[in-house]
Amino acid sequence: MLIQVPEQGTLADVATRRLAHSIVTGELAQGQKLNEAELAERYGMGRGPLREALRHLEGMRLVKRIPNAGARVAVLDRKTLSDLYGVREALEGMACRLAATRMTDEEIANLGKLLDQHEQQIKKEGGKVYSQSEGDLDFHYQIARGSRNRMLMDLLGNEQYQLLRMCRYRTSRKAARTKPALQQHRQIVAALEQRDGELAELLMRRHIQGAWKSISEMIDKEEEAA
Amino acid sequence: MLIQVPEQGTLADVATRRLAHSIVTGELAQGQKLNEAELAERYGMGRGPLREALRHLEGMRLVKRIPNAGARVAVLDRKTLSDLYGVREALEGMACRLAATRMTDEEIANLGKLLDQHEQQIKKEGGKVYSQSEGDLDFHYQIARGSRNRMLMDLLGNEQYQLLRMCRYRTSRKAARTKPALQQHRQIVAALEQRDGELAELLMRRHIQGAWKSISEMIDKEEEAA
DNA sequence: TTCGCTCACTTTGTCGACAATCGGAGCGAT
DNA sequence: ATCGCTCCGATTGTCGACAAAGTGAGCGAA
Repeated sequence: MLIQVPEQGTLADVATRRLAHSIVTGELAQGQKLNEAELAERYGMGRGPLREALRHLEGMRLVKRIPNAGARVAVLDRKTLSDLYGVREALEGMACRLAATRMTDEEIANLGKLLDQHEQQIKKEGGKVYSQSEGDLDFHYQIARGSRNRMLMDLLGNEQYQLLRMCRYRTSRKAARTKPALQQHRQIVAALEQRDGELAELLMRRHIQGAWKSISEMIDKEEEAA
Repeated sequence: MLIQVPEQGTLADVATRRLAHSIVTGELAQGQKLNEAELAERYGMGRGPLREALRHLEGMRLVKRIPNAGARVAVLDRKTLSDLYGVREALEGMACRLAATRMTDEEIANLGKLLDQHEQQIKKEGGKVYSQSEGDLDFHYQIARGSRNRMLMDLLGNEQYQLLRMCRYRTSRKAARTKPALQQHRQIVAALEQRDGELAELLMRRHIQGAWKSISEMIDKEEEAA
């Protein structure tokens, strides 16, 4: 169930996707320097498209650029992640509130089915947290879509989404917070079904706070070990 | 009191700033096609840096790119602006809540002084709404900084800020909503002084809702006229 | 030995030219 | 007359080479 990169569009777009994937999966380590010539060679393209891709990734906050000194992979330190989860709480809370009044009955029903699939996966393979993360993000993305606010969708879907996946890859090895998360997702869907926007927002905010708490503790342990 | 563009950094950065300025001020009309060769000529640079600038501006949502069909200036239609103000309400509300507990006394005092200056300007030159807008945005930006959340600052400062200025240039000709806005700003500062985050958030959200209502009505009138 | 300077190499920034693609004008057929 | 096809101009996408800036090693002097 690997994500099929369509390999379509301009070379700059291809490079953007491939680089984003490499960064998110940790293939390129945090803070690592990105050599333009080397990457262009590896992807079989000139430096022009690659530079455009780096600009794009800079906008996504996946890389940090310093004039005349090249680009480096972004580092997700504790503060950055804390900020990210704070903003996410506000934005996803808002998305949830809007989705409660704007999603169609069918969309909400599909959300429930998504969670069913999700539950099946958990039962079948308790350890495979990876696909859970993807499914989880799908859930959140569907709600963002339900908000009918394009800016919100872009923000949550294209930008924060990648940072979040990057974070997940770093932390998801240990944290199997799947069961309480699934439970919370169910509650959120229930609130959506009742068209209770305030409750849905509240639940989503708690859900994200819980996720942050879990990740925060994990970072503490990692720092202790180091 | 024009913003001094430092003309520093790479040519791509220069192009980004100049293009952003031209778009925000309406020098480049909404939806207008951006010809790479022509712009490169005008700015005295090659197409490479210019293309990088366009990528950057695409990330800022100031231009929309279509593969093999070039870039066009973004169009701020009613729905887009509505979405923007919705997101702004959530983000600036959050910034205000955080700022209430995180800003120093000195920063809050400076905010008050900023409003004093602002008031002076209104009394002196009732019509000069332009500088008001800049001052207003400064006010909001200072609060974003006070949140101590870098992601929030970037979001509000670098991205939405530009879209907002673009909107202001289109609408600020008529709408002199300076007096109630100033009053609301004062209330917000008062809440910050009392370190009342909840109240500060509430007031900021109302303030932005009010701004949207005002702008929304203006759009209605424009559409009626057309 | 250590500090500072110089010089060469690496890497980024920029440009001009070539290839690929798109949009539109003009022509012909139904 | 209208629709569709073809070809041409214009514009975007891409590449390779050159210029400029930064980086680090090596040498020399205190």
